[in-house]
Amino acid sequence: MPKNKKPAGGRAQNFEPRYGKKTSYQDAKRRPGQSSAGTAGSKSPNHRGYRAPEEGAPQKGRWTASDRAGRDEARGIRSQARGDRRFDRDERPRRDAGDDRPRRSYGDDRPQRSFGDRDSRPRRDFGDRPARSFDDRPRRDDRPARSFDDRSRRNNSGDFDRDRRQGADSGRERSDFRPNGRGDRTFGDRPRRDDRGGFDRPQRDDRPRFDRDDRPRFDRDDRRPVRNSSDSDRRTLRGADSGRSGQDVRSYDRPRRDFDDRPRRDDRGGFDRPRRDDRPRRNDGPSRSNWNAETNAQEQRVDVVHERLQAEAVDAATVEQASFADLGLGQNLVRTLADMGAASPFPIQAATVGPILEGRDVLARGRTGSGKTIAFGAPLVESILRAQAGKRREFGRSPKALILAPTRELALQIDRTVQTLARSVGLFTTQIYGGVPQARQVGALKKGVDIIVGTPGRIEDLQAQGKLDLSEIQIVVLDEADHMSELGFLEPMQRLLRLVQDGAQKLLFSATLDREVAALVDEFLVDPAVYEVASETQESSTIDHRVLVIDHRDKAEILASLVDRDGKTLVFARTRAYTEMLAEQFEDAGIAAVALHGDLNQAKRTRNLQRLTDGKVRVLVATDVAARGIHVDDIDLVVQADAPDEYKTYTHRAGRTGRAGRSGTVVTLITRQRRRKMTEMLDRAEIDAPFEEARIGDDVIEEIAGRQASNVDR
DNA sequence: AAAAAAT
Repeated sequence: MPKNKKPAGGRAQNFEPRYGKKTSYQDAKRRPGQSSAGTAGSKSPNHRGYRAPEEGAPQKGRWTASDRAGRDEARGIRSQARGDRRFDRDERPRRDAGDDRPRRSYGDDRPQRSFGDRDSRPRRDFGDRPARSFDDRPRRDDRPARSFDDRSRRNNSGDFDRDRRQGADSGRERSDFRPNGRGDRTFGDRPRRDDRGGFDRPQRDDRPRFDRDDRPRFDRDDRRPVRNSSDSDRRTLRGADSGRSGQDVRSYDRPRRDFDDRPRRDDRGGFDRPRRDDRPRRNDGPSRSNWNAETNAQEQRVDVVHERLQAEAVDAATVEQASFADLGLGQNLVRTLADMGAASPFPIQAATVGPILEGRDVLARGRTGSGKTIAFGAPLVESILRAQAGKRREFGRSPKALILAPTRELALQIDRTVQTLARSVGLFTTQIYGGVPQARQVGALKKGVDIIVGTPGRIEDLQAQGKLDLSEIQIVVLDEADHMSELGFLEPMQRLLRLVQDGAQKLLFSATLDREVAALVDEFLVDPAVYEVASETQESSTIDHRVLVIDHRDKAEILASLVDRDGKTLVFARTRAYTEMLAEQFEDAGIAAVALHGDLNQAKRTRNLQRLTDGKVRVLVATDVAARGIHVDDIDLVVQADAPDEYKTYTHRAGRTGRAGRSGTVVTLITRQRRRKMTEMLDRAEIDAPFEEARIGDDVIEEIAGRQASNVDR
């Protein structure tokens, strides 16, 4: 459609320039029945704000519980003229690049931006528009925080109806609002390839089971191991599984390596075994100061590559016979795990479950997609259960465990897994993260929950407000712990951990756990056991790494060509604006795509990710908000539109594909100037990837996209 | 640069 042709129907006029006009409600010339831009109008013919339904507008179906997922969006768009739209409409960077329409063409009734994106765009003077407050937050219903019932409802409601509606919604948000006349596109009609719900599906039928009597009782009335107590004291909680602990748990051992660099590739698979020192260490002062010494030295290096932690390499062969039950998990948990598809433990799980049940602090590194959530989630639930054995679950009880993640999406995802486990034994979880109203979260806390999953800011906030009591926390988990130790996260983490009683057990997990966590380990962990999954080599990986060396001017077209494919594709870009721009470009090329980044309101973030999970779109363009931890089934191509700067980022982004043994491809686009830097980064990530020159239309692009017959993934 | 609290 020509860009200057307005779509038929009433909407388009709303995009005419409105220079100098007042906001809609100040527009005296407006008459009943005529609505101004951005407002939905009343549905009642008698209302002065009545506005007839638009021709061709998608029929609005009846709300189902699941439809409410999009309700806040719809509200924001239709009834909040003050502006939730952000990128959906005029605020998308370069939305109208190439369009000769004046940029400031929408007049003062344009939605005002929210605080969050204030800095992401050039400033404009919005005149006397009413200051907006928090309208881009989901209204009234903080659905994502719904911990107890929302999944099942969402999954059970009419899928077809929702699909249609969401397709319609997206058309409204992303197309109908376009000033440049692409309003007729919807992409709900693209064939869905896969309707699988992803990771959390197995939970659907799960009902909490409250029959806990089948598990071993622990007569200890103390709720948790006391960390500063003697070992024997600590062991009293261990129960029947204590037998296996001795051989697998190694004391955390002061690193001996030079902090020259990480071990080289050919050095892997046992690089630390020879250096391991099995001395039990309780009061390891020297060790701790050494952490600091080395870390400080490390930080002075310009190119910060933190040393790998000295770890017990877990050999899959030695543990694969152990079942979850052998590891000490109760019958209900074992059954629930099996229902979730985890019939027998993955190596990282086999390694960590025992020590966690013992009450030890644990550092664990397991590569992306290796099952870390269950590795800490299952024993955490078991421990809390044991500690509460024989006690009533009181109304308003304080939470006993805290699981922290760097992004809200990850917190949500972790909760889906942990909640399933917890509920199977009658424990409750709740999500505490920002971007949604507090009310539901506070309400859940008032009722009493056992396990909190969330992000640092809101947790700290609620604690400061006195609405969250952290004093009874017995176990703290830091997922993506190295990331949580980075600048910007470290201090909140420290503040938070200081609120937790000293004796609480700490578990640090990440695929790239390195000495960057030293600051936290030194202050908060006692004698941690350190694990990694052995043979974590590229050879055993299922990910194919490629690098395309391209001309910058070809980039957009090559990207579009790469993502125009059947499989699910995750595209990483460095900035929020660029993700939006790319999503836009893909849409322009007829490829349904959505963006995910921190400048979207939480409802959109959640929904856009869900769309990829559902297969309603097959292309998601994201910032590094999606780099870590996010699990979407069947992403078989990761495209790095911008190469990462850090090798760890590379590792995590790449890890969005090739999960749980599936195969996947990671392709990174670079320009010639970037080759050297890229080589160095791949070296640090310990990845071999061929560099291939590519131009528009080259076979290599077709091949990576899977459009060639030779590609078996096709 | 992004992420993580709200206001």
